[in-house]
Amino acid sequence: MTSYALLSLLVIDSDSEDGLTGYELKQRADFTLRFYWVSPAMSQIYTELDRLSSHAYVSTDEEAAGKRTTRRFRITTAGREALKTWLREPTDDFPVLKHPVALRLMLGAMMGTDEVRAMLDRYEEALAERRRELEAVREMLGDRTSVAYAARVADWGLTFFDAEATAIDRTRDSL
Amino acid sequence: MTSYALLSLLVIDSDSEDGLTGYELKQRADFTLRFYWVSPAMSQIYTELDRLSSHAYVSTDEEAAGKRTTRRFRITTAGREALKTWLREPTDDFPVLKHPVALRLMLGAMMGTDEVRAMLDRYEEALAERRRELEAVREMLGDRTSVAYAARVADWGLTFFDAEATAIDRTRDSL
DNA sequence: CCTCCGGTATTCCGATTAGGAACAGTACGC
DNA sequence: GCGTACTGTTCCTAATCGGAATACCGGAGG
Repeated sequence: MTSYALLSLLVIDSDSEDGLTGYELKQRADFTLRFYWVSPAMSQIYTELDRLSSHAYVSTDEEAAGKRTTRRFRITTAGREALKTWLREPTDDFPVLKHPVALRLMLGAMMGTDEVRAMLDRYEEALAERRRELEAVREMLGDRTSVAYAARVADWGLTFFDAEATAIDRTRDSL
Repeated sequence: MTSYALLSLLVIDSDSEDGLTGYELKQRADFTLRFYWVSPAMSQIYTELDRLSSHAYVSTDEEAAGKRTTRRFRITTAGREALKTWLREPTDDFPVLKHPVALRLMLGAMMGTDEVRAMLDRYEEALAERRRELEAVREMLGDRTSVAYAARVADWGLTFFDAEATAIDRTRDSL
């Protein structure tokens, strides 16, 4: 699935000329993908790029700059087609949530109320920070129709963050 | 981290006499853990149990029933201590969300409005189904103080599901 | 001009996690 | 007895994580 996530980053970038390096791809992933998926490890990005390349879903431009040759990747027509097919096939994939705070909250009885409260406070802060980051992304997108779907995804993420804040409050009230 | 998730299942069960088999552990995980973490693969459960056993965090009872010997695992005092230490150490772990619907929504422009709508409808249904399942768990827990924290986690999950439903509606309205 | 340092770009490694298939015994209805 | 669903464990392969290692580039400052 991660390969499709990377393909989607490449397709979103595809109006630019040069394509992206693996490193840049990682940066894009850190910037947006992490909010609704995960930012893959460097190692995985390059692995996937090799795989995509072997399927001819991406093309590679070797660029010799001095002693170093860097590769820039661009999505191909075949890649675009593959992505479309993938989008079309109905899926029953359900979101996966790994929630360390919930995991620990489950054992709240082993912690004591104060520690639970402290944990919630810390999470609340981290959450607010993330929310600000996502909000910054959202504002960058504005209301341009070209990025309307990205904006919808960002809004979705904000809804999620707000729900988390609500859940924190409710939990705190119930202690 | 998964080993702590399993330990937590064992500690929750620890008022019962016999301990759990790997198989039963998998069932418990499928029943509740999956709502806020993931239900680990069978293979991983047994791997973790071996590891926990090597740390003496769990004890093993071999039980010969006919031709077959099954192992029942119980958390030890050392395991309980390890779990407490883990709970105490403040963590900056943030929830990880892998959201296939958001991933696809990002490429809504490649799908067309009808297909996006169809995707949202399917997700809405799947979501309602999960919500019912979690609600059943929540009702089982009731308001017994012994499971108050589990109930809080279940409530947290319900909040999340409701937020997802909200996000679906908002997205649909924006199309 | 040289050097240090932060950023760019890629590769490599080991560990963890995912996802099932395979295998084998058990319980129970018919 | 016989099929069949369930219980219990192991095995295998692939995907993913997480970061260290390597190396090159560019600019700031002495």
